[in-house]
Amino acid sequence: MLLFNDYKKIIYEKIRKIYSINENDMEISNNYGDFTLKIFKINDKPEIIYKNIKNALNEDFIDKIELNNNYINFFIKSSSMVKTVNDSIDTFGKYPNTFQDTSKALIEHTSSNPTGPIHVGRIRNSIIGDSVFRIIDRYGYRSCTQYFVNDSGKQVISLYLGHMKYHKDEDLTVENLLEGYQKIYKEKEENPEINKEIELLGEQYERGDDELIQNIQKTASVILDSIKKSLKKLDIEISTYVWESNFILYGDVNKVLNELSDYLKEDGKAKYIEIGDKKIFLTRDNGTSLYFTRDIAYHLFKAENFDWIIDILGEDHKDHAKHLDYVLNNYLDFNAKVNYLFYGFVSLESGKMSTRKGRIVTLDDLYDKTVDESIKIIKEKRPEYDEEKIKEISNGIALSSIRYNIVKVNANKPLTFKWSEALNFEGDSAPYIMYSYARASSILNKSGDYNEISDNYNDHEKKLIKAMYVYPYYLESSANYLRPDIIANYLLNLVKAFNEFYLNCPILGDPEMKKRITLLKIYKKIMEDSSNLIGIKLLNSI
RNA sequence: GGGCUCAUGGCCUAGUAUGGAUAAGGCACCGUCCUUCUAAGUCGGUGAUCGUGGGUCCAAAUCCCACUGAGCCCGCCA
Repeated sequence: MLLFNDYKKIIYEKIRKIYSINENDMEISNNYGDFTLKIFKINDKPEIIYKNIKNALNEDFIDKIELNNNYINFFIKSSSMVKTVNDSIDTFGKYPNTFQDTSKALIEHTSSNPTGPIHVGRIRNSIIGDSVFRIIDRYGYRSCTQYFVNDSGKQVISLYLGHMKYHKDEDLTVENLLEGYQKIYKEKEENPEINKEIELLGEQYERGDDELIQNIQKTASVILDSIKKSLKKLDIEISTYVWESNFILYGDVNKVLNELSDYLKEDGKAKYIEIGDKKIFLTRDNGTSLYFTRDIAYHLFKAENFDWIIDILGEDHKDHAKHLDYVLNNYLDFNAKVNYLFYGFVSLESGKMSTRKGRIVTLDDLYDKTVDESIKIIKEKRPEYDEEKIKEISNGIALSSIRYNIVKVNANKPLTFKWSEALNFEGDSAPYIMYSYARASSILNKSGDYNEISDNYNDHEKKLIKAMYVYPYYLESSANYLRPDIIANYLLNLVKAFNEFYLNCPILGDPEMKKRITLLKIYKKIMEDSSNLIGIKLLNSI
């Protein structure tokens, strides 16, 4: 829960005492004052409503109230808004302050099969997931992230078998493993016997063959470590890793099967559950478990320790999640709140991404190219910077750009990855945001420290002040709707307001310097806070 | 075939949850501003019957129906 001086709420509560309105009738306004109330539905003449509302509100933070057709617009004193933000930062070190929620949230993201490098399609999962985590955490939940490592399906067994067949006596390297993995899928097409082998290994695995389990985990770990390394480049570190096989070995999967036994039907020896007109299989003919069953066990496990579970999933998992949710809530003792956040697929300009056809852009590729492009531009624009500084800035720009370009688009929209856009550092981009922060820092470096709030701000200052004051509303809706893109959008508008201020309001040596320095300090603080939510790395100079 | 999702200037995106005041940004294109704090910036201009057709409503990009196009799912894979 957010704690701040919420003028919108104060006004709303007062009006509600005289008119029946709901929260949606009042919103933040962009062109007509600070907050606006729609009065279409109020059964009274606008002039009368206006008069009554004006009389009911004699708050000293209100600058003026205007009637405009079927809207009443409220103007808040800029000095009150600055004071609200400034006091909060002075007292709590942040704006808004939060009330720590006692419930615990778990965000599961990425969880991609450890059978290959992470590519720009998968990265949408990690970037959205990590941002949601940061937002929920900032909002006041005790949060952590988790990666569900698949070490018990056919894919990982194939990875292991590929290595045993083709690179047995060689080092366990990512390259060797990938080569073996691709080879085995190719051979499968000509030689169906391979599937038998995989099936047998699967049975052996589920019986709890220690040596086999350790070997498979060892191969999976090699790939997993490389995934971790790639994610770290984007400042993404996942709190905990949970191995799928644990749910088989420690009996959780069997427990699930027992608890569901009343609802299970059999097809040969395989067991399934009917949901609607669909048969959802939980075990195979040979008795081994399926992903669906293990995921049920996993969710029961999550619910033991967390009150709020958030799964970040590709849209191809929609049906899986629907069925999972149905079983959890109808057939099992399950009390946690679960949100499934789906994201649309990322395609390339050349078409669908495909690992087998080699048509992917890996995160490492993307990162390296973005760093290179950035270095090129820095050398051109800032010839005075030394190598170390160039390195710091280009890494910051690469990580911020990649994250920003992905996170700014609403998750449920499909996304086409384009190099021209990924490497564009102008306009609606991460460097645009970083640049404005660097400008603010640069001035502060050259100035003294002042804390002055005025009763008189010009339009440019007012616009910036409002953009800063309004931060909690966006933080709140991004948390409520699990939408990091709302923060990306907010940030862009905040920066626009700052750029306008920067260009029109001289600071150093100006008679109005002190109050403007104060705005600058607040701006930096809110920038740091909000940028961090979506992983943009701000630097004092770029 | 059934189900889910998406469709907004040449291109990309916001706005759709909660219907309401001139549909907002960016890229590209044309023009403006560096003897003031970082021009990766600023300001102005060109460009949209919000996929199509119906419906509901005082009011529809937003809600409902149908259609078209794209993506995803419909496995004893994950």
